[in-house]
Amino acid sequence: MSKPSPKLELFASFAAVAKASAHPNRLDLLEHIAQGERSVDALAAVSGLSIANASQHLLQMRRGGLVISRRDGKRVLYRLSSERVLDLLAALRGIAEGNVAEAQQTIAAYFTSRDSMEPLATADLARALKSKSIVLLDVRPEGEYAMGHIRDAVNIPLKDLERKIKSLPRQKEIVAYCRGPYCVLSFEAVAALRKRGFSARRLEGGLPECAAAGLPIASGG
Amino acid sequence: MSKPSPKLELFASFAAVAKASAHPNRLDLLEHIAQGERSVDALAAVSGLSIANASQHLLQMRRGGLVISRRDGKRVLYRLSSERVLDLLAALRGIAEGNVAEAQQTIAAYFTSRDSMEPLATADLARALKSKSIVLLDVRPEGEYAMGHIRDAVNIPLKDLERKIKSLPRQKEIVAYCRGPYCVLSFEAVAALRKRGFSARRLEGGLPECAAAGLPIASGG
DNA sequence: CGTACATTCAAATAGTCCATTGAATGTATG
DNA sequence: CATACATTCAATGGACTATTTGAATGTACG
Repeated sequence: MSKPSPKLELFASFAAVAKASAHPNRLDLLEHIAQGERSVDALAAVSGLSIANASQHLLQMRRGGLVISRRDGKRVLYRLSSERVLDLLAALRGIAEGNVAEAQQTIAAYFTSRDSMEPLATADLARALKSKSIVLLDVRPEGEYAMGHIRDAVNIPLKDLERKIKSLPRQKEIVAYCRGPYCVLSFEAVAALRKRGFSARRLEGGLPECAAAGLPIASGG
Repeated sequence: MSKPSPKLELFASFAAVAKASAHPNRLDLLEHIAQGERSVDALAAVSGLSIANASQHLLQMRRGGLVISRRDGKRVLYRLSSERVLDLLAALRGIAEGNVAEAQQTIAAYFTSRDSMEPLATADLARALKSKSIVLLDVRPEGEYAMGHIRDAVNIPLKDLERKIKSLPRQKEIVAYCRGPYCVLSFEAVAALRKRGFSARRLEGGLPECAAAGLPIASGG
């Protein structure tokens, strides 16, 4: 084995990063990690993987530089290595949306049909909040909301939406967000709200994108 | 096999994009394709792969939505599917540079030591060219220059640099570029120029990054 | 200080990917 | 219309990847 050129050596490292993100389960784990630091068992639980399997995937992502782990007492917590990981995910999304037929079909079948209206751009959220022209609705489960949410967001988990829908104002537009651009929760929430006559829209990104955009994050109930 | 959730279905598509870029040879091919439309045999030649192997890699990248092919007479030409592919590559680079130890070692050993000076940012190139304070030097082989280069760039392929070095002005700063951020050509060129007493720097990005930034591209000798 | 717990390691299996070979396809050229 | 050429397809062997299982590690708690 002759030594490869420096460029190919470097490309091998870049390829390792790509490989670390080249598995559906790992992308799913990443979406959850992007919400904030999470333990292995929490990640295994939300993604439906066995603990050993989740651990293996997490280790691969660590080797690929996507996540960083630290020990906190009995458990090991994983977080994104940097915000650049969100750029990587956005790039993967953009390419798939634009150029992969399968992705376009899935989006057309499950997502766009429910969301005829343009989502609110993450960049425009700060202004909208300031003018109080909207109500920002976090439709993730309580536990995730408690671990971190956009300041001023109201939490009504999707499963409680029917029950608590009356607490929402009819005169303001409701902007729903959840984990990320393809988390189904906000799509479902908007559909339910519109059926009840509310003016509702999705936020373009989820919590991680908002945090990266500099919006204030709060935690606790 | 039960049907996966729409989200996982979509993540599978995103993972396919990542997988398409998860091989050193494919990244190498991409760097060349990013310069402009190229045929399979040209790509095989520059990357040192057999034609069949290059073809397979190209097909995989096509399935992953990274590149698009079209037939032109006897040959098939590949090009990037969109500029978003450059964003993907930049994200992979950024993550590897920041978080993958192997990449950092390679960069420290082969690249940064030769390039103590900050490279010129792609965004600042237009201004520098307008003020005529620099000479822009394209150090790629003639053929690649002919197929597309930044307007106003002078071509001296690296292998001819020693011979033609006298044609360069000593009073202006020389900014060298080549195929991309980790193409070795410009690093070597800058090293050679400095050794001869020239004031020389690299351009941060290569031709594809400049094209994406809106700089005018010319072609022909 | 032993027990419980969270995570990782090690080993094993089934599945997938890489590079090469030679044949097949589609396009131009004489 | 036969031939040459560029590319792709099909099939192969060898290397790597994913998941599961059960054991090993390291930390906390009684």
